[in-house]
Amino acid sequence: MNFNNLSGIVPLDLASEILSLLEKQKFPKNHLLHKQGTICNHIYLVEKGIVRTFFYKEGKDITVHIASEGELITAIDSVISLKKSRYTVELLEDSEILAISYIELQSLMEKHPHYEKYMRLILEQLYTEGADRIEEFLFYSAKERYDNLIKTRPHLLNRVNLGHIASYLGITQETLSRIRKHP
Amino acid sequence: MNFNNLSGIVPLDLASEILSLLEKQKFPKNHLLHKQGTICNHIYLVEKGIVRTFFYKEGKDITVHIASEGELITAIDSVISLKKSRYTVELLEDSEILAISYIELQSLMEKHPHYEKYMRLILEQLYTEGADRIEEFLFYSAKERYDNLIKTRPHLLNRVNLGHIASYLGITQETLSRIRKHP
DNA sequence: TTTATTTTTTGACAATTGTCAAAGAGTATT
DNA sequence: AATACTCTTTGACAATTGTCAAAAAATAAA
Repeated sequence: MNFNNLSGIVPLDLASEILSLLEKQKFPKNHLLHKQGTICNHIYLVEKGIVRTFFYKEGKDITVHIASEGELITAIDSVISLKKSRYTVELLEDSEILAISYIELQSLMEKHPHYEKYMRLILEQLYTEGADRIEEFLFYSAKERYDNLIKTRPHLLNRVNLGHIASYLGITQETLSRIRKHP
Repeated sequence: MNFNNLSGIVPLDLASEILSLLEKQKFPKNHLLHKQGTICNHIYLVEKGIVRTFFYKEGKDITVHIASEGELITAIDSVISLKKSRYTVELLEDSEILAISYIELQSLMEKHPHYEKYMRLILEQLYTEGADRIEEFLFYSAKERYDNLIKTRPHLLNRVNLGHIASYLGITQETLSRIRKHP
């Protein structure tokens, strides 16, 4: 979901109240916001730049999620369960990031229950997006998934290595290269 | 997520307050709780039986989700967006179903904001489950996905046609048959 | 039980995708 | 510009998965 549309969900006065709690941080390309094997309790909002989540499997890394301007990213396997994460969160460009401790966010919701609703609306959106991605794997071939990505998130192509895009689509870099050759 | 564990999330007094709003309905096998092309604003909690969501693609039907006792199911592409759904929701056994209008649930949360928190917790769980399923497609082969299903939801095997399980795993029935032959 | 219907398996073959090694192209560094 | 380094493409081949048709097995209906 895109938080440039946050105003479409959270009333601006509330949104700014949350945002004022956060401090914007800048990090260089390749910086790791979170490392695998540790517990992650932060959610990151990308203000500028691109961030990916990845996972090592048999030496190779597989990109699980990619977030650009206005989007959220975190080690989802840890932030809710508070278990050690298998994911690493890495910057693909010099980026400006807003970090939110989910624990603090939960306290905030405890104090001001009217925030709960907006968190619910955000989770509804995220859940819907997840369902769409599952659908992609069920219904579409590698080529169709790539074509869909071009349509829905064309800006990623110029900014993210094809190897990362390939694993994000569930295919190898070589296969993606061949898909791109035969349009 | 399993609503037999609902008590682990929603305090029992609140949960029963919600549940008392609902009336349990029984339907025979093959009954459709929801038909594609219409708007779905209900969420179904399976008390007894098995329910699947499926989608037609080029004549074949692809199972998107399967819910058994204690689990939730709905046409997720419609219930939040209120767009016409591409999914049909079908009973695979004679079942007992609790139906909740999501619109009514939203009014309930409007009136009693303390419900918001529990809805958020439910959505957190559902979102995490969705993320796990995406991971399955990124990291695991068809055989590994099948082995995982046997481990995590063994009861589905005796109760759901292998054709439905195959499409749920993103493969054809023939491939699943061969996978099962070579353990 | 017998017949009909549905579900599952199997075979032969095709299409897709993966693997490994190497070449080519693009960027950054000296 | 020359070198090193990273990213992308290509080729040859293997493995996985899909397609279509038919048989076998299981289940439901008469």
